[in-house]
Amino acid sequence: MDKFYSPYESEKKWYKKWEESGAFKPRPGDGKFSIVIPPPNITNVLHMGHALNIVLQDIVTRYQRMKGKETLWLPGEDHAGIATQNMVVKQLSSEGKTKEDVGYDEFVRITWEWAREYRQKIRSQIEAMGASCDWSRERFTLDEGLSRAVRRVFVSLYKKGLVYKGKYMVNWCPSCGTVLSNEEIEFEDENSKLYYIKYLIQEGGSVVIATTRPETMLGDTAVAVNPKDERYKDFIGKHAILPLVGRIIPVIEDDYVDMSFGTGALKVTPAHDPNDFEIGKKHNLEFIEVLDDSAHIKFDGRYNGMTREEARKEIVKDLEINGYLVKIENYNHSVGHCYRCHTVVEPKLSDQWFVSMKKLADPAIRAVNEGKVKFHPERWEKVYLNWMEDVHDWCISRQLWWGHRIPVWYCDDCGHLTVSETTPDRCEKCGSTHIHQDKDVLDTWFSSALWPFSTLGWPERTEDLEKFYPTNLLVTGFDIIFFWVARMIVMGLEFMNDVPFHDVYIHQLVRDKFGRKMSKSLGNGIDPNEIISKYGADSMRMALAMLAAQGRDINLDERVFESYMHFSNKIWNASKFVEMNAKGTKLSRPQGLTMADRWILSRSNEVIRKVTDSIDSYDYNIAARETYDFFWGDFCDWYIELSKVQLEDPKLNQNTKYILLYVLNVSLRLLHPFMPFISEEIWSNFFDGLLITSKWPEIDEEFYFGDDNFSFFMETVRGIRNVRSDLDLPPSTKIKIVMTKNVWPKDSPVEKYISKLTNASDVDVFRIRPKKGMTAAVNSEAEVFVVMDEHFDFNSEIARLNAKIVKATEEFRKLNARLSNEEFVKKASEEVVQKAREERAELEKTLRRLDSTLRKLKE
RNA sequence: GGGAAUGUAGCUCAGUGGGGGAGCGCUUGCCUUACAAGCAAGAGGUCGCAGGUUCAAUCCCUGCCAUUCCCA
Repeated sequence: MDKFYSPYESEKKWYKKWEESGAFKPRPGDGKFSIVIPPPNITNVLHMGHALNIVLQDIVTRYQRMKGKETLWLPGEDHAGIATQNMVVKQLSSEGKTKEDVGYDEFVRITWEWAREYRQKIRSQIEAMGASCDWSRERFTLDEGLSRAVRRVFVSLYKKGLVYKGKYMVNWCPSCGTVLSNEEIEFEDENSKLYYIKYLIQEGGSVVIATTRPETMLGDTAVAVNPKDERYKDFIGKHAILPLVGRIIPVIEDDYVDMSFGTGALKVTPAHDPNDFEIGKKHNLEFIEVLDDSAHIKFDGRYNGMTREEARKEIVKDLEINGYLVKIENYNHSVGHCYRCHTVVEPKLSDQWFVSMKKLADPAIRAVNEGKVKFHPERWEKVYLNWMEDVHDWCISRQLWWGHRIPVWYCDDCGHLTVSETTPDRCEKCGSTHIHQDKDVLDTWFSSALWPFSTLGWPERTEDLEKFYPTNLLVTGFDIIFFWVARMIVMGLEFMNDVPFHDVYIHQLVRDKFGRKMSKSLGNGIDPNEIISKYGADSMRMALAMLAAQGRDINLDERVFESYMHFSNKIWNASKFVEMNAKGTKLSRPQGLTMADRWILSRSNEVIRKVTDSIDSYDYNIAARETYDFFWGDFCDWYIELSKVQLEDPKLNQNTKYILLYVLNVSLRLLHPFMPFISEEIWSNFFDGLLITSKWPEIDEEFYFGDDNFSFFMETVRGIRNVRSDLDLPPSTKIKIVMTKNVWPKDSPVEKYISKLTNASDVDVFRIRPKKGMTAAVNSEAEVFVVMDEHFDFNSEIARLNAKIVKATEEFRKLNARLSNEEFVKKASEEVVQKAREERAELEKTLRRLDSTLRKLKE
């Protein structure tokens, strides 16, 4: 083995070998495990949030594979309609072109090129992270098969009446030039103004209305007041004269009007506000559109062609000049923005396609209530149910060029709609060949919703579909529970008659170290590519796994990656030690184990159990930490050091080699899901076959041993080191150790262990306390001293003893107080009481020893 | 307005109804033949505030304060 581990070479080599060996492909086993990747958008390269998502999936996938399951992790990418179109438009605009300049066909061609490029980039990133997904099954949401699935679903829902077309108030993004679903709107509080405007009443008098959007008054077709409102009672049924326009509009009454808001009188603009839309329908008002698709005023007169913002300014000015403006107040309210381009969304009356959700939601609610789909952490279940129980119809058409074209053909002759899976050449009703397809495409999430079964071959009944649907687990972020998770459950139940996955693990958002969202504009993002080339993929994976505690976001500080690079180095060097001392030894199971052997083997068992349980319960951080602590804290810090003693002893040499190899073997297998590259690299130096397809370690019942007082052994070593440190004895100075009794198993070279770990020249057992001894450790049975000659410091030893006595007395006092409390003895569990009694007895004996030591010292 | 999460060492974060932890940083001493990307010792915390439940609360409950997020 080389002096240092080089991640770069190792990672490239092993990823290739794994793939070539077919390890990523499902292989018949004991049960199956399947998982589909949340397909990354092809808009950009992957960020740290993706890395976390992929790493967690790979940990489970590798673990299940090693457990012997027939394992499939299916990778792929999402065409991301609006987002990708925006990127390509931006690219064109940098060349001074618009999408209209290049035309539909050319634009789509360019976008396919973009898709190819980014899919490749994304794939190589996923590979660099070590993801063990089956690339032979890679899918893209615009693939032919997936497009067929989209058409099948659309047609089927249409025939059931669950997809319909209608003119409703929708969310329009004037910048993207498309309609959006409710979920694609982000609301933000904004400091705005509330304008009070006087509307004269034809029959006499006036009414003052309050509005945040004076520019929409051009489209007003009524003034509404609450019927209970005494202030306006007399005006109901009369007519207002719309300022600046002169239109005569009725004053109507409606319960909807909030009497406490503004003046209690409301201007009604049915074509430009969702609430006014409802009022307009109810009262049969006129719908006058005064804004075009790019949010410019479309109204004869001087405002025509102005932007929303310009028009507002001008109209307010004109109102003021003409004496209609009563006052302006500061007002804070939330305003909807496009989640892709952040432009203020415009409510707009438009003819669009919708999915009727209520009926589809019922089984999706039941599935979660009945536990067929479980969320981890559980609280996300409530978020899901709240949304699903109050679900609104889903607007699925988008005015984009990039995406699945809506499979609807309009007949130019009879007006009939032909809705078909296959592209028709004539109208199904009148047979006319003068038909044209709907220009719009479907919401990207419409195709994503089918991902768990469309990727497995649906609508064909493929072998993969039979075998791997429903999938076992979905790993994703909370931000797409509505967009994606909920809709997959709906579609899975509707078309597969079964949930798409049984468990949903919701992981955290990766933020910067100050807890801010990582974003390009802040420049606080951490690029996975950079981290991997700097620290290695394994370090990144281990760091993310350690931070992946359930239920909270990750505030990521780049420095953490360094820690796990150090850990990689530690693993490498410990393995090198094993290689130098134990490689190639073929041995039978050991007989006659020492205290150190028994301890590390018991610990191995414990760690195997804990890591296994933790991964099973999605506690990746615990699993990672257990593995880390065991390898570094137990194996390296203690066992390897003790093995140096044992290797020198011909009688123990063979066993020690066996155990070094055994523990390394177990450790590598435990480490593999977290740090696949380095574990595989080291494995190849010691063992046959690929680690990726090796068995997950199992507990060896023969390797459970009783307690050998090992913790007191550790305490003793630390105590001796303390004495050294306290008295400034350099590590090179040999010291002498005396203990009043050897409380450790006689079959183990404990004296040698101690002298090795503390650099002592002699370790002896005498019944009596040495005259010049510094107390290192005391328990109920024995004392351990560092024997001093000229360095003996009487005062320091008194102080040391006193400190120990104070501490032990304090603990004794606490335990005693607790045990003297009848309530405690009566009500606390027997186990707790018993433990307290034992501890008190131990402490009592220990205290007696300390006292006697102190007395003798003072003699 | 409704809901959720978080508050623990200087920083980033684990954790538990019964003796408060890690990594990094800091101080001190060591190139002890696996590792200085290391080893050893150490300093550092009224576990947000106030109540309640309990024999026992950092942990469970309530309220408050602060931070963050989701929904309307």
